[in-house]
This record gives sequence, structure tokens and C-alpha cells, in this order.
Amino acid sequence: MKATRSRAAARKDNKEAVKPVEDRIIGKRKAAIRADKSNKKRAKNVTSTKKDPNKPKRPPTAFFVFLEEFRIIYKQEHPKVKAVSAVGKAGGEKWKSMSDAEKAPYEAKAAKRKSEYEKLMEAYNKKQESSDDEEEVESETSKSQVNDKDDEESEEDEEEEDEDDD
DNA sequence: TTTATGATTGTTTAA
DNA sequence: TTAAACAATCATAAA
Repeated sequence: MKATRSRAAARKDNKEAVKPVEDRIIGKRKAAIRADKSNKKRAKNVTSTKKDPNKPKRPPTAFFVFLEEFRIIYKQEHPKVKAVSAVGKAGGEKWKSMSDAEKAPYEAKAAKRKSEYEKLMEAYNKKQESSDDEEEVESETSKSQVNDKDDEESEEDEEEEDEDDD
């Protein structure tokens, strides 16, 4: 019921309602987002901008980076839990419980991701410039995934920075 | 089969 | 500056 038209209505509603930001509005937002997102996955964009042929996705925030690990741990302790919301709630709670020092490593990682994101953005911008008239033929249907199995990204620059002095 | 949804917080972005 | 949108996950439900 909330889906479909809700996605548009929700967005508008929120705007008109102008409700507090930290009131955990969620729920509706994501619902709308999800709908749009899925749509964009197959189509193009959702709103704003014009069209992103291959716009880089936003880098995970420190919280998300932490969540990635937390999810694994959570699953280990709760192998029966299959709800994504469960991990989200638990992760969020823990995240708030963590200190800045604990989040530091996660933030560092997120920062790094962001760095790459900026780089991708540059390329993306360039592409837009190039695509000016050139209709980017999206042959994703054809290409899809060739699966070259070249996935070797063992470039793990490990930077162990244990800064616990405090 | 495929897409949407749910829940978390942080970052990003557009106006 | 502000408010909204979006980032991942994954099993399940609905169309």
C-alpha cells in the first residue's frame, strides 16, 4: 500500500510535513527510495539530475562499513535471524554505543572509499562531457556480465594504525 | 521470476 | 543551510 504511489506521495508528504529530521522518519523514506532505486536499477535515474549512464554509487559511510562487519558477527550470533532490519537495529544501537575511537577505523575506511568515489566522480563527469551528443549506447543487455573472472583485487593495502593511546 | 520491502546511520547532493 | 535521497543486506511476499 505504501509502495507504488507512496513513493511519490511519501516524498511530497515529508516535504510538506517538514517533520523533524531526527524523528526516525525512516520507514516511509526508504520505502520510497527503494521503489525509486529499483526502478533506477533497470531504468535510469529516479529524480534530480538527468541521467546517469554509469554514475558511481556513493561510498559506504562509516556506519555502513561497520555494518558490513557487524552483519557477519551478528549472523554468527544469530544465525536464525534473517531480517535485514534486525541487523540494522542491532548495528545502529551498537554504533551509538561505540566511541569515536572505535568508529575511527571505520571512518578511516569510509574516507578512503570516499576518495575513490571522488575519483570515479571525476571520470563520471568527464564521461558526461564526452557524452554530450554521443548517445551512450547502453548495451548492458548484451554485455551483461562477461565474467572474466578477473576479479583479483588482492591489493589490500593494509594500514594497521592502531591508535589507542588515550 | 522479478522487484519491493524492511531498518540502521552517515554521507552526498541539489536547491 | 536544510532536507531529502541514497548507500548494503537478504529472505520473503506479492504480482
